[in-house]
Amino acid sequence: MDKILEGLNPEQRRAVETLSGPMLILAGAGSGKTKTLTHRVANLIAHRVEPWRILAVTFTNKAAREMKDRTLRLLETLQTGKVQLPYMGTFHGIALHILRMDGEAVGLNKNFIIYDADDRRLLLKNIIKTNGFELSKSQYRDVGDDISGAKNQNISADEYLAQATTAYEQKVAQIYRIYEQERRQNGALDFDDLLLYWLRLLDVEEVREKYRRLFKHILIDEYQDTNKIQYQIVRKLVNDERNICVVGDDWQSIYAWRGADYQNILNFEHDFKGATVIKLEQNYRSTKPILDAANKVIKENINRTDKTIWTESLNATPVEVVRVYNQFEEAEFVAQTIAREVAKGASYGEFAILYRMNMQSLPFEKLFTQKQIPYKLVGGQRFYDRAEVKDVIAYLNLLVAPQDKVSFMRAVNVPTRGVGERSLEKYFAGEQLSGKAGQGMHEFLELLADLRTKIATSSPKEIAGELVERLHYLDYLKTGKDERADARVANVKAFVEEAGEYDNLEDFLGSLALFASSDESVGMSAVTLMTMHAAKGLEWDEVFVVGLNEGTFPSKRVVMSGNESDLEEERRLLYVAMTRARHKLYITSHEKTKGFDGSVQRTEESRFLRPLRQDDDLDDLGTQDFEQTWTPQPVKCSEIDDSMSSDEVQICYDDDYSASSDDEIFADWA
DNA sequence: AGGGAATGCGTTTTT
DNA sequence: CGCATTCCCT
Repeated sequence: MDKILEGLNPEQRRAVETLSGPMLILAGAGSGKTKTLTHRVANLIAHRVEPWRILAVTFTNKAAREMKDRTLRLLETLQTGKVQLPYMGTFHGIALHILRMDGEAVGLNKNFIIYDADDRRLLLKNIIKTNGFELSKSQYRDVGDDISGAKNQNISADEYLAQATTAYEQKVAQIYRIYEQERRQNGALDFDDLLLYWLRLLDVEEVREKYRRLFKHILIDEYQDTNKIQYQIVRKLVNDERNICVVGDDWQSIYAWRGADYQNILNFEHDFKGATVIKLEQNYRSTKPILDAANKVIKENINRTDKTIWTESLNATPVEVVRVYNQFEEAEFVAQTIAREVAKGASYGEFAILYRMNMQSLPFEKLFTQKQIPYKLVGGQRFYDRAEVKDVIAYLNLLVAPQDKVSFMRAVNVPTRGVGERSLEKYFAGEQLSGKAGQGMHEFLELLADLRTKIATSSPKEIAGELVERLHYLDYLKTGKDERADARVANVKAFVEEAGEYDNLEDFLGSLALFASSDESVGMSAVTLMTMHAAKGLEWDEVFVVGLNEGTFPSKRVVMSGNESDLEEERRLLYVAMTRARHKLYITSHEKTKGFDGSVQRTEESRFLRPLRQDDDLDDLGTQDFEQTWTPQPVKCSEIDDSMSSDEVQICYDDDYSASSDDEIFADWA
């Protein structure tokens, strides 16, 4: 018992000791949230709550894994014998599990497959094409997100149509309806459906009562990121004992664009009267300069709760705000700073570079490769999204869900079987195929039918292996003139190996779809490159937050729309990024950005940095000589600001420029 | 049907 | 630049 409370501060301790009734934990950045949660779970188990009666929900697989690991470790120090973990996972993962068990109550086939964003896009594309919807490029791009947005608010196609005002919205409503119809026919659920069907399942009384009886304690992490559906699920799941504990921080709400509503956390006390409210405000992660700077940034937001995040870690180096010439220099600055620290004994794994958009990783990747700085890129394309892997997945999907048209279209002509677009149309129209196409289709169907008989008796690895074998898929990949053929072959082999981790095909496919690119991990010590969104919940000794330019961060869309709440969300994102740093934080921006077309554009420093600068400094920095370039050695920073109230922020810029043309400056990385 | 060249366009963030 | 889509030729 003592061990469970060991090393906790009074607030954390109260959160761990108070086990019954609703509880709201407002946990500031770095305030020991995960520690508190894991200790609370351990305490519940110590109080004889059976682990399987505890439901713990997180937002990312990574967070779920961490909570599992840490809870497991803690439990192992407390008890002997086999340790059993609570029911832990992401909303989507838990939904999948529950729907596989009880989905039939809402008309789901047991063998449903899951569409990822890519599958959804293909189906939509097909619908738009065959039904002749006319959409502009940008509309075409937005349809998927708009439908997803509607689903996340529990708005059906009919309801969407009823409230549609523009011609575009009416089209979306129609596409939405057809999409739902075909998706159902294909035996698939998309990400949003996992939540929607879970909610519907909880409308079935017997099922709802079953789960309300089962889960005696519910814990929800990152509650500020719950959307409407998730909120409704939680409301339905909580039983009369009201043992619901939610943890979150409205300052770190960064998923409104995905339907998250941080009002959910602000309304908690209203929704669950008499809730115990605990505020964790002591930060154990970052130094004072970092926290002060982050606080200065977030204070600009009007729409937020008030709180005081503080730390005992006082003496430390100031935050550096650095303005350089262009993206290449920005990378150069980061690379040199890291190299210098590594020379002093730091390891690469202690550094992270955080940016707004995945695309911004490019200059860093190029330079790091050149300078042989080990790095791991997190995000962007997932392993399972590589074309060669997706093709194999399409086949496996077809074994489980023969009626899925999306996978069918994807797989039928890989490798080339003479079944092109025309033949496919004929086939779907029920016509007989002749010649090469007929032969090819026959082989294809034969193979599927044959492998399907083996699902019950063979492991996923055996099935995937046999599939690849019989397709002569690896040979097919090698015959192309693709210089990446070797990598593709390796990917397919790795994929087959991966299947060995599962003992049933449905589970394997389900987990593939829910796997995020940010879940891929690299063991070695390397600099981490990722988006600020992906960085939530993580921490490093030294963090570089890069690309603090108007139009990049805040993003172009937000700047153009001028939407105040979107702007505040971006500012919260910067707050999240800054508070990832333990000892040292660098924030960089660049004067000029090179576009795709080769044009070089002047970029203003992000408005978010204003509170970090003295008022009159802006002019100084805005009027530097842009025809000068940064000389890569040494990094020279001059402190402009010696009149600040504290020494938490050091404004740096480089005044060691030498003349050079834009072409030369960009030549290295273009 | 399918390869290859030409074109054109891109900028959020993710379970 | 790099990718995705389209067009044109075999």
